Amino acid sequence: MAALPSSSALPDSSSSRHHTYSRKQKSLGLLCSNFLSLYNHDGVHSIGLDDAASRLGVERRRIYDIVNVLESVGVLSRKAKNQYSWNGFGAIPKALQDLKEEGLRENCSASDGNDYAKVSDDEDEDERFSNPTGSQTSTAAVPKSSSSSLKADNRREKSLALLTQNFVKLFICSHVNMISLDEAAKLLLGDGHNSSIMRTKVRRLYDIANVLSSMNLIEKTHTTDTRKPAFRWLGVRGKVKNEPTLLPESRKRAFGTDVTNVSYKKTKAESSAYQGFSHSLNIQKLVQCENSSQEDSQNSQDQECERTSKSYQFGPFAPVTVAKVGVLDNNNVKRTHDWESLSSTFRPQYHNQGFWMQFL
DNA sequence: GTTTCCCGCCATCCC
DNA sequence: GGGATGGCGGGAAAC
Repeated sequence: MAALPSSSALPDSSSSRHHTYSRKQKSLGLLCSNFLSLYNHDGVHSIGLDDAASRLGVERRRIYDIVNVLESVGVLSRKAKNQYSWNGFGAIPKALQDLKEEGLRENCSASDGNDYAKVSDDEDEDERFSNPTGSQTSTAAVPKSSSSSLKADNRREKSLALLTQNFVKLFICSHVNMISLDEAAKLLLGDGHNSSIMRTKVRRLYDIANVLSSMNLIEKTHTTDTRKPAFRWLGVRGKVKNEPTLLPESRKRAFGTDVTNVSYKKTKAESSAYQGFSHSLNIQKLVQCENSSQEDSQNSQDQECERTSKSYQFGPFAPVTVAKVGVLDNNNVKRTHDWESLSSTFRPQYHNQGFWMQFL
């Protein structure tokens, strides 16, 4: 879809709608992968949303989703309307470190054990947006007081960016290594939320998980016992040493991309079982990576290296400028991510190995 | 039947 | 006022 504005921008809307339509090819994860491969070059400093949308052949709305998540982990930073600065993967460790510190700080203030998850996402009270209580004001330094600012706060509290950060904090601020989205939603929301709110939150978490998965900061997996789908944190420490509960997910897919997923069966029973653990304890239980704890980000590098470079393949939104697979000019290639070996990790799920191999 | 998550409406923000 | 931003949830593909 050579960056064609309209038509290409709606790859599916009409064209693919018929027979060949496949949601897998339009996943946020795949789109994110393409986005990254498109901009993760040396010469790239700023990114225009319109440009990205047209080059990737998607509507702007999708770009916002990706950009919000990427910004949350430091890869991008907003420069101006429609413009973002490309910080690269090298900015991730620092961003994670900041998040960790912030999360720990927040935790301290709150009784640690239990929901540190609610770190700043106290949106739980959500629904009552009009709620004047500043309690839920996110950590973000947002003014508050005026009704408009309250609205803004509320909006921000529910933003994909903040949710992403809180989701990440769930992992880096604790020993939790693996968690299901249901659990994550519960932790982030707190109890007592109706199913509707929960469902919405989980939907957003899926979006986030897809993007983070495509960056290999997390990976989809599931527990052996319940087989309930869950996400495992890879980002910082990469390989988890002991993962008793994990099933060797051979065909892990970077979520979103495609491969839509794993094939485990999910049964109600299972899910309920998994959900059994609630906040406090669960957290601890889920934990797999215990130890190694603190050090964190720094190590990321090594582990990341371990990750295999997998294949890559553009979906419907193959970046127009990016040459077909394997043809990227070497310089971009060059430092896929300063974020050390994230490069190797980065973007596995597609099928052409060649593409990623060249980065190694 | 359930899970996953794309899609685009539309509220809100911002210039 | 209008374009930019992004929350939200319907609904369909995937499982």
